[in-house]
Amino acid sequence: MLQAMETLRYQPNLIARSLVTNSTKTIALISGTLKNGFFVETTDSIINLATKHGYKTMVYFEGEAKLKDIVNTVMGNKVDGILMSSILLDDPLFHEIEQSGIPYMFFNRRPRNGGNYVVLDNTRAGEMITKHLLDLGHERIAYITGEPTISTFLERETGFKKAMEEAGIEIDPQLVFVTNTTSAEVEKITWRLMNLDEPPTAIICATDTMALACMDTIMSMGLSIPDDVSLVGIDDIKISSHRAIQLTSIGHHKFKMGEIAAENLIEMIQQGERPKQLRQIVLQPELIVRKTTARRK
Amino acid sequence: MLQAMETLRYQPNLIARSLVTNSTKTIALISGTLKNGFFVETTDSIINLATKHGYKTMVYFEGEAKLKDIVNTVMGNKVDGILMSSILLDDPLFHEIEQSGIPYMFFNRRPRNGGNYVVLDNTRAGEMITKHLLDLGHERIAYITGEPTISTFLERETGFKKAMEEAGIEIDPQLVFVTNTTSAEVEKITWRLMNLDEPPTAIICATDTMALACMDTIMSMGLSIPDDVSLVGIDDIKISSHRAIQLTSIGHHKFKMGEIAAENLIEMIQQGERPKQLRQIVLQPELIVRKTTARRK
DNA sequence: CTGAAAGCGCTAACAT
DNA sequence: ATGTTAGCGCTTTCAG
Repeated sequence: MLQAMETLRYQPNLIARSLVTNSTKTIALISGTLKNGFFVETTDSIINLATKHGYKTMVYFEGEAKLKDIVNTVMGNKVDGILMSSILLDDPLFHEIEQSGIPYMFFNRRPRNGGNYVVLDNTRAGEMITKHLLDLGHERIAYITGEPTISTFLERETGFKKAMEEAGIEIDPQLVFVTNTTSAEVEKITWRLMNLDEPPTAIICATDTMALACMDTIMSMGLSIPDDVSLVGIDDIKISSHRAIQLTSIGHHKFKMGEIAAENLIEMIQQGERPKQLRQIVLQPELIVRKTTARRK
Repeated sequence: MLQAMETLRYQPNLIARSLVTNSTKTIALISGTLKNGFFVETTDSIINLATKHGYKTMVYFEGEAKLKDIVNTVMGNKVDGILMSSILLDDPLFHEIEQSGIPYMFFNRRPRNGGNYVVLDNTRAGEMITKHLLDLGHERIAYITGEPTISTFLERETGFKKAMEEAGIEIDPQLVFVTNTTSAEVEKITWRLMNLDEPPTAIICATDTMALACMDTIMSMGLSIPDDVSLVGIDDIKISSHRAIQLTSIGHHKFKMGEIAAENLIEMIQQGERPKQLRQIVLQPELIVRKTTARRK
């Protein structure tokens, strides 16, 4: 009988099994775009970890479809858990997800109140990276960020403002820009910034990926980093440590955020109970000084 | 009634629907690792295109589980189609996939005979990139590649050998290395290469990602590119064009391989018939000369 | 301990 | 047009 199954190459229909067991062995990953290297790293570690534990991963990237539709599909598909970076500070989706009873973990971004999540201590990251520049004598510091409806951006900027205020330095509103985080927009802003009568002596980009676009533009203009302007990012993605890039950045190091998110989710799934308490994990940032920052001339 | 459904937030159970319709609106993506920037770009475009067409994407990366197990799960899950880069030249999985009757497309890599695929003309790419170096006067050219059981690597190397032979230059076997494509191994090889009594004047890496690791190592050794050694890759991934990298490379440009693969697969799914003919698409490579190659001193 | 039957939540075919 | 029913391929329960 068992041999018969092998010779006939019997494959159980997992759809039918799911219908009765009410478990799909599938987790949904709703992630920011792979154009951002940070999400490349989380996606990679999440899928690998899920696979290792016998879970399939359904992947969605924000942008192509409406998030609400994605979440609905995900729920209709009876996934065992949800891993999601794409949540706003005040997002009606948060309550839908909570009420669904499906185990979930947010990562990188979080809702304003409550929820399970793993994030970087973004306020502290913003503060520390700014202090580094301040310590180097910079005062005219530009700040390029994304929408403040997203916790990551709001908190990093809060840290920036805090450090500036503590140093007693007024922020020039001409030097702070909210963008959609695309390279195209960062390039435009950088160009404008460096063409100012009085350009900044240092630039903070809210993510390493944005800093990379910024660097590209600065170099295209024939300017040099850090001689003409210092540049920093946040996240410390892989490519930032490349010898040809050497971007000063700040990130979490001992553990991978994607793995933490996936491990916690799988734990929640396997315990199977309604959560006794929220899982709110905040990773401490570590400054990595490389070659894109120098003392102000 | 319709309103009732809305107020009660009725979500149809897509699992149950799939069981009866025998269609899951899901495609499986079995991809090479995201550590390779090439697969970042294909994964991104594939998922986005699938989502746009109303398909969900189940993603697996090779390495974490045995490929055979992944393919079995995928089939048990009754996906509507399979997109796969992870196929060897002579791979028993190829026949299993063919016999399953599930529409599929291979991309980047292909089986030796038959199958639906979209690939770069890798032989030509290997040939062209080698000719570029030859034209610059290089003769002592190193070649770092991956396993030749994979079409991409076999064909690129074939192109390299062809160009060398046509130029009447003997390949020094001391200068060609097969690696597992990881940065760690490429670094080790590069170090050995540049410490040779007579180091190469140029290095070809079979992928841009490997070239990036190679560049990193060369720079760490205090050597300069292209003054001490010229360096090229193949794929022309995004980061290669960055002002701080400027890697000379070769790739396809007018279209994205991931999109072509996904579009063709979705077409096959929607036509619903047994394929009248194979889809074998080969993209023509285009050489992009940047700053990592120079005339031999 | 083995085998038959019920039922998961839908769709499609059929009858009203 | 509307409502009823069979059945998709499994797991689980219940009888034998």
